[in-house]
Amino acid sequence: MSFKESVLNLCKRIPKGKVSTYKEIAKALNTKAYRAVGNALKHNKNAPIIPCHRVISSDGSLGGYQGKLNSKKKIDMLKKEGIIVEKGKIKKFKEKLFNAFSSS
DNA sequence: CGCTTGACACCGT
DNA sequence: AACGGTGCCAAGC
Repeated sequence: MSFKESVLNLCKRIPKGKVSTYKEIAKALNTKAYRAVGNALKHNKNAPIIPCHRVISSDGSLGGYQGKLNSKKKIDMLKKEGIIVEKGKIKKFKEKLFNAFSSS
């Protein structure tokens, strides 16, 4: 289980309609390597089974993930889940911020 | 004063 | 070793 495995595993627990930040995930893992979290998602080999698109920057922006895939489609999907994305920024993102610590 | 943008440093792969 | 990516800080307007 590499560090990224933990990250992927954690972001995988993010419930629908909720989002999390790299920093939150890093904290959940008791690590300060939130930078590596972004890298882990980038390496995300479980992309199809991991909603890494729900993981955003602490300021509510989608981050670098949105520039890699058909972001527009994913953003639309997030909106369907209840996450409003305005020009790449999540509206009320804090209300949807999933507490990674709430995981069991 | 409030907000925004840019740069830097750090971590893991 | 380098790259990619994030978060915080500072400065400027």
